[in-house]
Amino acid sequence: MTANLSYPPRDQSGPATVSGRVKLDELAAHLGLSKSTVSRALNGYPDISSTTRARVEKAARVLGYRPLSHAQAIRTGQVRAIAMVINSEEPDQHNPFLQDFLAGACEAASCLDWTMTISTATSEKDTLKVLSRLYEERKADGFILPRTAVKDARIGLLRSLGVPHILYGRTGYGQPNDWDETSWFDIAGESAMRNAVLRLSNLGHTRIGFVGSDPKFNYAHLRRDGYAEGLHAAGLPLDPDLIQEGARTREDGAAQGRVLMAWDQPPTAIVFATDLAALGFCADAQDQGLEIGRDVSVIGYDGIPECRYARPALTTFSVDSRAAGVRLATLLIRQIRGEVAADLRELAEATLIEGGSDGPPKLTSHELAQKLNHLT
Amino acid sequence: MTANLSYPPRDQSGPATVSGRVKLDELAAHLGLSKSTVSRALNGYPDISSTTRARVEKAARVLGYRPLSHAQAIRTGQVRAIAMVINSEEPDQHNPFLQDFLAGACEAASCLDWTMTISTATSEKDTLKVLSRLYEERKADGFILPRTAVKDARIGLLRSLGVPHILYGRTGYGQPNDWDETSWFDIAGESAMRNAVLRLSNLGHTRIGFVGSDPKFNYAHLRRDGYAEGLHAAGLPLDPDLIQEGARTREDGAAQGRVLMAWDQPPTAIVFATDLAALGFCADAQDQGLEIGRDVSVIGYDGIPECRYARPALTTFSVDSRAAGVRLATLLIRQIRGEVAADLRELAEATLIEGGSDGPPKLTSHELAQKLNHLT
DNA sequence: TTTGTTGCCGAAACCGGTTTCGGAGCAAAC
DNA sequence: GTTTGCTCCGAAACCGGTTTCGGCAACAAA
Repeated sequence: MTANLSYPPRDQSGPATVSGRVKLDELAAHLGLSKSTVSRALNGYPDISSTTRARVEKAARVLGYRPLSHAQAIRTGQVRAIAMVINSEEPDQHNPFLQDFLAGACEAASCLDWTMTISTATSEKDTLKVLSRLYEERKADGFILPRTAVKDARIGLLRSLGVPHILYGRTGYGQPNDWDETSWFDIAGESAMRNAVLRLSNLGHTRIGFVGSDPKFNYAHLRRDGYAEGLHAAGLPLDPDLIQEGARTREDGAAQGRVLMAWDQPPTAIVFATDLAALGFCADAQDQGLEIGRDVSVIGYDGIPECRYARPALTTFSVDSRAAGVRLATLLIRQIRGEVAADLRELAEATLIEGGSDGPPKLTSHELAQKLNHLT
Repeated sequence: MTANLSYPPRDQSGPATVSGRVKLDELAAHLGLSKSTVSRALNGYPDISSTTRARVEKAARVLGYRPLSHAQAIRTGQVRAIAMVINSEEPDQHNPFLQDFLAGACEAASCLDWTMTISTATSEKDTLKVLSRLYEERKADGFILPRTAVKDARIGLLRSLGVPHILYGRTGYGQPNDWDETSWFDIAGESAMRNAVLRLSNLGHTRIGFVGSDPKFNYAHLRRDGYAEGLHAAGLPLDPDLIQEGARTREDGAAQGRVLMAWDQPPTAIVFATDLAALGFCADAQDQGLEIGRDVSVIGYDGIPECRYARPALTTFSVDSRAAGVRLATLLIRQIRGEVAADLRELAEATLIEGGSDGPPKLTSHELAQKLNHLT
């Protein structure tokens, strides 16, 4: 590389100092105080008289003084930034949550004068590299880890590095409590699934199927368990034939729904762990000639916008991504500021949004099977 | 198994110093050189012998040395970060592009060892405040401005501050060239609209309508002009009755499409400036009993994923958001590094994705009007 | 041999903050 | 009157890099 041998391009815009910026020195000079006093006054040190402190704070406000975060960071070691790395390789990655989530997280961070950095990675391994790099260069003081897996390498990495982090979702399903020290925020998908089953049961359904998500994700297990709990609470038997797992895309949802519908006694209602899979099934079932909400009822989970625009609209349990962003950012910052990670945990509930995709069964399971035979 | 699941103990080492990090001092000591020499070697200064440079670079790699970006920033004034502020208040803000766009921008930034920071704002005014704050605290060295308006306050602000920025979209439609110094990247929506009209004309349509977007955005004008150009190229007259503007949501699209269809001589095809509006119209028209792609043809623009899942799939001009992210990040970084802003401009094309929403007209405009009368 | 050059590197200043440490000033206690 | 203790502030070190400047060799030209 010949480029290495030449000087890096210089900043042509004169001095490196930002034009209108007020520096700590200047603020101090303006006040007739030393910069150390001013700094301590602004940072809440107790050895500053309250009158001086008030004077400093006012002057800072008037002159519009803002410390450079990286200048502070060099001494404090903190850049007042949190980060999230998303894996853009995931098949179901085009989540419309992202914008809402970011809005929430950024807002919460802004309120505390923090910022949010985001990065993408192209694989699981790459995610680890990006996390390391961000932390080594200290672009962030802590991380939000979205889409937690049952066994999640990110957690191990960050923990061994001693880097603050918070999970969006829980982890370690079915494993001895080795996660006691981690903080997390999650939506109780299990209780939503449970309620979905109860709702369908109340409508008169007795054969209720379930199409779950990729078991590598922790939530997949929780939602499946919630489905099972719901059956139990409704006094219905659990038929393993009515359970499918691993659907992440619309196509998956359609395919796995078909499997369930192909049994001799097909379900008259199906609960899906994700909206995407549910929508895929609905479209496919309609193509086959089934009437969603009458021949077969469907309930989803996530609350993606498409649910509203499907016909019939999909009944789903909606996750407030914006609120999730707010909570996660807030909890993470509290952790970075010194609170104990294990104490920073929250579980929120999803909200039922009624569409037209579920209703009382028009046909018995047997009749439905006959209709399906007829259609093929 | 369980042993694998347990995590290494927390890093107990003192506060400020990162545990395993290698500092410039240490790297220099390890090499028996002064830290200034090592620094210059790594930064491509010419007064370092190539053998020394090679030795330093190798040692840095082996020891895993990474400079703290904020420590560099304090002297250089650059944090090697770019940022984007999105306005989460916008009604059509649910763009699924965001993830793709970020993936592209982050990837491009990562390659150059930069990072991408993102923030959200709640209004136009708030956007300006967030931009100022980010720059004052030097969380970023430059900005990507998405969704450019005809008159865009962000540009004025950043320009007056002397902050590097690049537009995603053009600006200043119909105004004297006041933007000659700005750099931008855009997709030629106008040529897509033009091609859409030509395509419909070739299919046999002679009355082709247009539903545009909010005129406050620059692209709205360009796309409308592209539509007009297409008519001209096809030798068709421009009928002002067939033009609507300001549709941003699905609901808007449905409403404004209805306006066009209510004329005595309704269009047999409509070009929409956005997919969202087009999808809204399609759903509404289908509810009325029209057959999309036969009674009325529809072409959209954006290439959002829903197009594929609509029935019929929407014919649309798809924007490669990922590529846009790559280019914008790359150009912005080049600008920050000293290249002239006005030289950093690129215009890309959208790609036609054929769906079933357009086809030869089954009915004449007159017949279509009669059918519509019949339906109501 | 002397006098530039040139190539290469080290010492030290510097960036803009934070934090430590010590000392001035004053009041209360002895 | 001295000592003690407390409040409040300034001087200076410090964080981890970058950049300036000067100097020492080695070599070429005079």
